[in-house]
Amino acid sequence: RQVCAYTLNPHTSRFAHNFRVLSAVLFPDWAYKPAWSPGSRQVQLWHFLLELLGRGSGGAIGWGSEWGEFVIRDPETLARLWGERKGKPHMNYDKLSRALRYYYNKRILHKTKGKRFTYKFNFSKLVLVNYPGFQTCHQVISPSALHVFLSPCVSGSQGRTIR
DNA sequence: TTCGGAACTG
DNA sequence: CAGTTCCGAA
Repeated sequence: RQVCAYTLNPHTSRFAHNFRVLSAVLFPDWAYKPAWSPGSRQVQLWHFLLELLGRGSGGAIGWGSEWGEFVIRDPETLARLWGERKGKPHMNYDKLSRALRYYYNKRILHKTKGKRFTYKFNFSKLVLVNYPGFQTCHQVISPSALHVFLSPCVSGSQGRTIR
């Protein structure tokens, strides 16, 4: 039972485009079936969001100015995509946003007040919430193997810099 | 536009 | 359990 935490150089990782210093958490396959793999687990909304965000900007959703912040540029298109993934043809932004609001209590997301259609991931909590009791290890792996998650670099950070 | 209760679903 | 559906209130 082990999960790895890394700190990586932004210039080496494709997930890193917008940010300065990142730490990433890699989940082994047995612990986590990614949304994009033909796995058993039902796809979760934040999987889906991260998947689209990972595809880069230009779509219905993109990263915002702050760490973990994202902006929904086209709410109804995002809802349609989400509906397709879940087999819910009547999905719309009203319903999708309700699901996002449930993430507030779970400490996965919060709203960026004042900015329209803008939310923010609580990346550090994301790990703890969904994978309680995870242990960190400090192996070196290639950045290409990171089909992963990002979390902000905590002060006194653990993990290795990958170059 | 954003919020959160309430009932409901696989 | 992670949403979906519906909706009144701010």
